[in-house]
Amino acid sequence: MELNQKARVRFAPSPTGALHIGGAHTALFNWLWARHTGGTFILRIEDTDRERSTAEYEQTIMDGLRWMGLDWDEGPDKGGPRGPYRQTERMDDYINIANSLVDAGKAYRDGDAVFFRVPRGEQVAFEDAIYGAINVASEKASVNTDGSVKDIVMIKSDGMPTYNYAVVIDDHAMDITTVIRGEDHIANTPKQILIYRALGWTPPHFAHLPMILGSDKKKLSKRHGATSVFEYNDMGYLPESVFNFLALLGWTPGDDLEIFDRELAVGKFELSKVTRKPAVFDMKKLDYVNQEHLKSMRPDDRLKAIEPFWRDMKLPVDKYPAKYLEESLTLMGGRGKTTKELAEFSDYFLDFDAVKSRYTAEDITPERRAALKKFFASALDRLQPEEWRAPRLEEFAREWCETGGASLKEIAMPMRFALSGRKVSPGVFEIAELLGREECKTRLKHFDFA
RNA sequence: GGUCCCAUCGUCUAGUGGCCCAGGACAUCGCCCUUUCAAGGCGGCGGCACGGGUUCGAAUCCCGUUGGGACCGCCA
Repeated sequence: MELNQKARVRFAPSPTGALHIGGAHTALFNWLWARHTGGTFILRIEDTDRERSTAEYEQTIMDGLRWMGLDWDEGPDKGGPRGPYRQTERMDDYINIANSLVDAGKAYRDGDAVFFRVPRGEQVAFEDAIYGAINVASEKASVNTDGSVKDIVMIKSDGMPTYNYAVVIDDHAMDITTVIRGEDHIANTPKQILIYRALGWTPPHFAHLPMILGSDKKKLSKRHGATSVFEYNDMGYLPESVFNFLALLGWTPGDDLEIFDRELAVGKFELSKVTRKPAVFDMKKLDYVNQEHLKSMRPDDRLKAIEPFWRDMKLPVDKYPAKYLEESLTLMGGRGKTTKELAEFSDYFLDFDAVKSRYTAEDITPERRAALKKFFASALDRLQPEEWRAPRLEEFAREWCETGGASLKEIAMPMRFALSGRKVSPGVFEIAELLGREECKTRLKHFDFA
């Protein structure tokens, strides 16, 4: 199979809902194949379901694709040489071609509908780029529940074309070289091939992708929680993580490589290396992939990703220089699996009120407090702003503990709580340095530690 | 019920007849590091669904069984 030339592929959602995970997966693989072959990625809107299709959903789907970083070359919004890219705008073709099939005796009218006469005794065979050879007898291509042959509806009573018919007209009109779609369409393929044959057209190549399952091994659906890609954004997953994770469902770039960017995926992608087994969507792995991307991001990009969450939390982002904010996030290291968590875990760098609201120092006994006051008063007295550096602070604390027979922990933990209000944080001395001597003094005094 | 498809650790996968008494990653467990928690390092647990063939040799090829999935709408 000559799958190595420039591909013309398409993602063809129906605008009846937001871009969900399954659709994003299909779009992603189409995009990868187009970019890998230096071909064309087309967006086509299948809006023949008048009842459920809306312009809003069409917009949402486009936004979802953009969020994922999947740009298309031809589509309803930007046009292209093989348009229109919205099915409701190709009505003449559907009607004319259906009429020609009726004239040729290959289809017939029944009321306002047009049916395609399913031929008997033919063999429908195609070579799926992923599943391999698939063979079906023509009379089995379209059947009723009882197994009897059922002619294929081409034009519905409302005058609109059906999916199985329109998709053939469109893919041919758009000169699609390879149809890449979910495995649930394998059973539709023979019907479509029968129509290609009746029209005397050569069918494109087909490549069916394994389904994405929920943890219960059932096709992913609303029951499994978040379905729209935007919900993942809201939960704190980076688009590059969702891209990376979804690419891993049914494919690997090889060499045990699991964390990668779009560019690498484009370079290594091969349709022939896609798996056939349905894949379970594992949030834990998504968490891991997200964390890795979060760790390897450039500080300024990381800040851009976190900022919206800080703003949602009503934190005074604008009070601080970008450099300070970037450093606070760098200090967070590998803490937090999502941007949302990272934003929450780092709130004390922007707002002392957050600290006060969750820590009261009630756990400190009078004796401990007296000891802490001695230490911090001494530290504040001896270390001036320019000396307020993590190594110096730590050295100072260690010496104090050594001479006083205390453990570093006895100072570090209360200090951690006073500065961050959390028992989990980066190193306290690093936090102290970034916060600065004055801010530390304010916080320590508030808890009567200095 | 019919048609089609699938089958390697709990999960994602590597593996296309010998390099595999099966490799990696996530999860999980333990140890180390350590001012906390992450991160990081090291190690443990854990799988070729089953039965027949073919072959000198099978996770890899064939057949059957079992299990799972998709589809069978004038939805797409």
